Amino acid sequence: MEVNSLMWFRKGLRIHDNPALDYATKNAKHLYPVFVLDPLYLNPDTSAFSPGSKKSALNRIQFLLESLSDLDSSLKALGSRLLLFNGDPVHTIKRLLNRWNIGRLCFEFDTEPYSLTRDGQVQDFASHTGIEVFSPVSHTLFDPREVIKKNGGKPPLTYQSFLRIVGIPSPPHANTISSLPPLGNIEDSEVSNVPTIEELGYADVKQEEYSPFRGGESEALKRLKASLMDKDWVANFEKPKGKPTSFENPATTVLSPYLKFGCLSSRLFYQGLQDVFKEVKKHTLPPVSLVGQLLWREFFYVVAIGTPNFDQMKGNKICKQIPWSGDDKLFIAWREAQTGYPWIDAVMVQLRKWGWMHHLARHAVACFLTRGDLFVHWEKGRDVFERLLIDSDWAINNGNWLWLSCSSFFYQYNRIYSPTSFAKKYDPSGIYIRHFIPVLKDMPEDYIYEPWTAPLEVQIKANCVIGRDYPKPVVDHDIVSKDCRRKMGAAYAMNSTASDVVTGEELGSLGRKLEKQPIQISDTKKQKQLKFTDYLG
DNA sequence: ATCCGAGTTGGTTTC
DNA sequence: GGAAACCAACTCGGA
Repeated sequence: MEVNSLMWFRKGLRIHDNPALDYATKNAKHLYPVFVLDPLYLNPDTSAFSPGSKKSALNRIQFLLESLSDLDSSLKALGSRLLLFNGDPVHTIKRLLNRWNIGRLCFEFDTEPYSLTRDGQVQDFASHTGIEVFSPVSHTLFDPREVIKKNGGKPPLTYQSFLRIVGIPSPPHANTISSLPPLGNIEDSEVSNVPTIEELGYADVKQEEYSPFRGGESEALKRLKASLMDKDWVANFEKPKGKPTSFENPATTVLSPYLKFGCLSSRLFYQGLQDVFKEVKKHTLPPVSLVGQLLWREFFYVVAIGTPNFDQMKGNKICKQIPWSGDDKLFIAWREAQTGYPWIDAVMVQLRKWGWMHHLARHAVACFLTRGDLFVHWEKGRDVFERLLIDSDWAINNGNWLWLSCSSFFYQYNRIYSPTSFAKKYDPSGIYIRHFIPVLKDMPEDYIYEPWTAPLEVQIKANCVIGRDYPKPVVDHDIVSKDCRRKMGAAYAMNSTASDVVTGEELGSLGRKLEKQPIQISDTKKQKQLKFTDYLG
């Protein structure tokens, strides 16, 4: 029996290890490979804080367009092409299913709330019309729903318990496609080519520096190959040992944006790592190894799909209720790389220019914004990352913000990254800072991490007067970090004594009280017995 | 219900 | 320069 198949690409922008595509080609009379260009994701939004659309800054849009071009080329090499349509995805797919008399619809299963809603609508429509729907799990190593089932209906909340539950992932599909079924009749007038950034309406946007990372499956496979080539490096990889200040040769694989869009199959990556491990005497293990990194990704996917309101504080059962302050000035200083702490600001500049920075650099700025210094709500930082990162991924981004803000998973709020000394140990002369904040390039080494401490004549000689050419620190780390510890202690105490859930009113009340003068806690050993009211002075 | 012990990556000082 | 010891000290999932 022969059918007309529609392969709906969203993530999974690849040919290799693509079970949805494989199935779409089986006994297909015609195959229509489709991607819908969603205006929400692509069209300019001038009210956003950075150039780009409502959903994404320009770097990730560019990455997506490159990925689409590459996919189109690969499909053409197999005798087909990518058919692009502008419009609302649900509406567009429904229309195409009718128009082309589609009997089989294939798309990769996607766990994000936005996607689940979108795909549910399409799926309902297809079922009612008698269209076969095939929606395999191929974005992740495991089916998150299966992991939750194995764990008794709840997601495991620690990495170790997660590891104990999951087994070995299934191997990637063998690459067997040598040619694709032909397209049917299409009305060319409506099909668009991959647009350029300019065609999308960004012609007048001036961006000084674009991300150095190019999108697409070809680039992903090249990068994977290059990473796996250095077997010694792969075998000895330990995430915490990498230098967050390395930018010309990043300390990690930078495969995350390719995994995010599915230009690279996580299963292929996993297999590649196993192959290297077989050839070496010993290798590092999760959580710090490269396999461990892939499993962190899985962990967050499982918890995210199994936790209602995962992406917010309110109504999120695994999230500590904390009275974050509403100081927008401090938040904007952080977002705009104007905190006056060169290391923090340099990371924020790299985020904006490259859409990527090292994991530990992300830690440093996330800690600084939330529990470490500014006490700003993690959701605000999450939104900035979500927009600017080329690898931003709903489950992983939210998971890490929960982590870093000590709202979930990690609770040692006394461990605060220093905005001055943390990066110094990796990059004492401040090469990273000088690159991303050129105004500081001539600041002497002794002052590069704390330029406000430089004597005025030194500042003048370096062509960088603090307060004029580069901001003074917006806060005093020594003072605010102590205050943050106190506030976190109070918030934790409230969370543990609250009978069921902390109400918004209780939280607001605590927040107002915490803004008052700090109390002295002289005998720290007594802290355990204290109730949150004891912190209020 | 209670308790154990593990937890991806802090800072500072010392050797 | 890197490792180890110390500081001050925690939480809570899972058994």
